[in-house]
Amino acid sequence: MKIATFNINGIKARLPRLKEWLEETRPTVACLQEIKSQDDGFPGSELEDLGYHVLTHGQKAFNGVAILVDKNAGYSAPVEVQRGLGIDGPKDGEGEQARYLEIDVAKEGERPTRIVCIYLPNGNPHPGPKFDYKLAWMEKLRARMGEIWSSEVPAAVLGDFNVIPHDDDVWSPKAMAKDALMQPESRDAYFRLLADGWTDAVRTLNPRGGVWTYWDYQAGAWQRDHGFRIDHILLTPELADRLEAVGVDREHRGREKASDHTPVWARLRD
DNA sequence: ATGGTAGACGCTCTA
Repeated sequence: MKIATFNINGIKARLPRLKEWLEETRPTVACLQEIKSQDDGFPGSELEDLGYHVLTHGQKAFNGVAILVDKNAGYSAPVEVQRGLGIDGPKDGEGEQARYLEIDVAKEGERPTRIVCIYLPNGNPHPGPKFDYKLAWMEKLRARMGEIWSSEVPAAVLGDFNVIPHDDDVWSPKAMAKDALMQPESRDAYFRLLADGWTDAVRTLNPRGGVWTYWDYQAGAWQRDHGFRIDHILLTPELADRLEAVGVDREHRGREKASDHTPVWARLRD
């Protein structure tokens, strides 16, 4: 089973790139973030035609997550477990933002795997209400991940965490020092998840860092390789034991009309 | 201190 996460930065602008990535790399499960679309505006049928079950949790203009599951690999339609974490956005009265989708996937008659797709708040500028929202969201996430852990279902949490865990996960810690993505409070909240027992799949197989998953559109960041790692895959022990390989589809960042993130994937022994 | 780019939307916000 190959699980993947990809912040596509807008489905309307990215559909051709997304389709070619699915066809070329064929993930079993793909967690998408920043679809920037409402559910009824999402081109689900185009992805169904590629052989994927499609489940979306969208909103107008911003945020939004979706999960794709490969029908051709024999998987049944995903069963939704939870949509949203139950936390309002930082502005008064705006309600909850679309950042969390949790499902079970399984082949017919087999034991399910829990898949959680997240788009964690960016948190800039720091300090401020958006940063406070980020930390509150991470606390809610930790509580929910604790419940999943306790239920002992094999689980993976994938997505754009908007956290640079270590100084070797960024091209220049100095240049990014004031950014919400690498504040000590952001990192500590992330490390608490690992202390709870979750395995950072990419880090485990690349312990010395130097792996980027995001390059800003601005200031020639891609051309200068000024990137960092914020898209993560966290695994419960059973899935961590089955971890075979991880990868970043870096080449896709250099294509025409690319997202500013690259896909990240992990292959688990069946 | 600023600007650099991209996406969705609608005369601006988010990243």
